[in-house]
Amino acid sequence: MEFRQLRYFIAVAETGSISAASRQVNVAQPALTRQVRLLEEDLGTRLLERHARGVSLTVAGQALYDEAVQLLDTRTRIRTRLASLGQGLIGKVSLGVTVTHLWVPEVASLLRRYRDRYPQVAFEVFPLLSGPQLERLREGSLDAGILYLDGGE
Amino acid sequence: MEFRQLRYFIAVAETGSISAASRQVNVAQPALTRQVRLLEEDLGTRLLERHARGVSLTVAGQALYDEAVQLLDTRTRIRTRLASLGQGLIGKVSLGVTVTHLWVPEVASLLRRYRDRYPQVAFEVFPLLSGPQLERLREGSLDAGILYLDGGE
DNA sequence: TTCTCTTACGGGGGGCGTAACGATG
DNA sequence: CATCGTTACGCCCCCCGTAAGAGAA
Repeated sequence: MEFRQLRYFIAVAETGSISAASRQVNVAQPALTRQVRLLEEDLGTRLLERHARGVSLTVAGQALYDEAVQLLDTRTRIRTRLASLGQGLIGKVSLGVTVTHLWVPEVASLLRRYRDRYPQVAFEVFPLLSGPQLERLREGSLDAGILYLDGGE
Repeated sequence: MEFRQLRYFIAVAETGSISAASRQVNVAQPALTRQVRLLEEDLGTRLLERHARGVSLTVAGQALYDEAVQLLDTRTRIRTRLASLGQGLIGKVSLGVTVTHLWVPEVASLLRRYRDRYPQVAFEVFPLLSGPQLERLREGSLDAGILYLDGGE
């Protein structure tokens, strides 16, 4: 069972015809015949009833159609979500800030501007001393920190 | 995004290493490097951070991992469901029966035995005269019928 | 005869494996 | 130097398109 086969099968199910489906998905008609057959062999189940005029779905075919539509929808949903995540438009940032810096106006306005620009990014701000921040940055539980650094770090 | 790529990626995510994953899925290690790279290009997102010792997931990678597990689970669920459906172990049967035949003991016991044998098959029994049954059998809204037939049918 | 699905066959893209390379602790 | 990920390259499978075949209205 491959996404491509499901896409073809959905077209066949919705048009009630392998020929019509082949035009819809821009693939030669024998290719669809073959992929549907392979899908049936893979699932061990007849999915279509072939008539002289087009095809109709078996019970199993109807069930697969419903599932396949959901499956492809899920795939596009994942795509869009990952695209946003990858661009940093959504996500989560864990930020350490020393207590003293929390009250610095520049820091507060920086956070505010970031929130305005990327409203889908969740912020977790941890008030922490510089030492613990460094430790958590190293172990990855913080993404960034505003803190005092010794010269050597 | 293909099922195969998701399967590979899940193995990589769970082992934290492309090499280890390649042994787990019985595929040469460069093939996994390539498929993961193709998956990243396809989604337009970095999924892994490569270190000298293995790999770790980016935020997008973690998100994809969760979704991918569900997606593959869904696929196997569909497989098993369709397998049962294809064997007639579950499904629905629409049956027409003439009112007179409903009271024939043989008919009642036939239905009872069928129900016992295939408890997952839902029955819809329609009390119908022979004429309407024939009509609905032809249009497909009935799967079978118990009725009187003229000689020519 | 026409519309449909199926079968046959040859070409091409892509996935995989082997081998060589690069980087890091 | 051992281990891991990447790059290079050739083979082969499989998907596709074209062409021909079969069956039903």
